[in-house]
Amino acid sequence: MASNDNFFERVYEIARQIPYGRVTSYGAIAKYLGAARSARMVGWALNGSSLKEDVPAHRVVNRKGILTGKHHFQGTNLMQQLLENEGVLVKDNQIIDLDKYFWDPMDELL
DNA sequence: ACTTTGACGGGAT
DNA sequence: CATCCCGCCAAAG
Repeated sequence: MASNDNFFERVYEIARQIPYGRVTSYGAIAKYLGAARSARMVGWALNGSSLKEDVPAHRVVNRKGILTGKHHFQGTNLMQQLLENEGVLVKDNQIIDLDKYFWDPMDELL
């Protein structure tokens, strides 16, 4: 409890709420957390998400829809595989039609 | 306590 | 959209 990482856990909490077949950006999560300028921190927090099964970090990409953190996954293209498995088309480490799959916590989660 | 880093974002070129 | 630069901020060394 006391040692619970408030910042990290917040990111995990949001990430867990990402619906299947949807993706969001670090900035969107950061903004929802009230730290819009700390989008990097979201990524960093997700860095520890590898230990959290309930945190689909593969659904979190940068604003361009590029799988920037794919290198942090076990496989070379595991992130892409997971996304494609959910119906998200990925081309050259970039999500196609990002706006179509984009899930904004500010709009959807409220 | 200081410096560097980093899964970003936005603006400028 | 490619590249460069800046800002912003917390964690790690």
